[in-house]
Amino acid sequence: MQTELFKALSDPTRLRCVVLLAQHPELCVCDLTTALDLPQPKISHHLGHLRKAGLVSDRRQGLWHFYRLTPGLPDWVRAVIEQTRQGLGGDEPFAADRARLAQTAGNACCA
Amino acid sequence: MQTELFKALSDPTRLRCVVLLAQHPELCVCDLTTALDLPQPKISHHLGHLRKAGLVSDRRQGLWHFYRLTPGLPDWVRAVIEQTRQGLGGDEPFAADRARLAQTAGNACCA
DNA sequence: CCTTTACATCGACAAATCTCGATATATAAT
DNA sequence: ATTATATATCGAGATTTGTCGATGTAAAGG
Repeated sequence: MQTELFKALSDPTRLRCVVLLAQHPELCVCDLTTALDLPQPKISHHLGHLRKAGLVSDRRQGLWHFYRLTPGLPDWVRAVIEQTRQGLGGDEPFAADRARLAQTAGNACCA
Repeated sequence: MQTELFKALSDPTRLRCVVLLAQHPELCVCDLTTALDLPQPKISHHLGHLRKAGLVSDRRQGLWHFYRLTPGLPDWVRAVIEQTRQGLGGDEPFAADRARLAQTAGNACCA
């Protein structure tokens, strides 16, 4: 179904994850958990959804699972994500997410 | 909620309507009903959803209700819709929708 | 081996969503 | 008035979706 992308972006938690991942090469689950300030199982659940939709890919290194936007996504999908980031990135809760992420960047869990 | 746009686009019927409306100034409900080849109450229901989301506006003239993409949508929303149309317009069922619409254009109900 | 840390998954429940058939409304024509 | 056309809405039922708490897994360290 061609609505997979929009279903994936239609949940606030998933949209916030995607917007953050659009401006960072990769992030681990604990990064996202602290950035969005949400319970870890909730983040994991939605990352699983994004993974099944093919929007994100994960790389496991030691104790951490790093997620990134899947390389090789169709151009139009990348464009939609990028337009969304530009359109919404300045609003809440996206700005606060970015701020929280910056506070703990290279800090708490992930070197 | 900023996920309204994506919720609106996350149903196949609504996405097909929006893609058609992105390439026509306006269409009436019967145009969309024949183009998508779906029952009229279903089309109306989803147009109502799109209207409540602010994505489309309607104009009533006599017996017909013409729908169009709401003028003055934020640029990024327009961009997302346009990228989607370009990315998916060639695939099914969007191509067949366009073909059916062309067959009955200026024909059956709407002069 | 035991513990801790990071993450995933499961089960249950609530809520939202989609679909369908039937019916209501409103305009136009006879 | 009556009828026909175009569209909207309603009510019910089925499916999907999101959330939460608890538990499971897997790697790293003492």
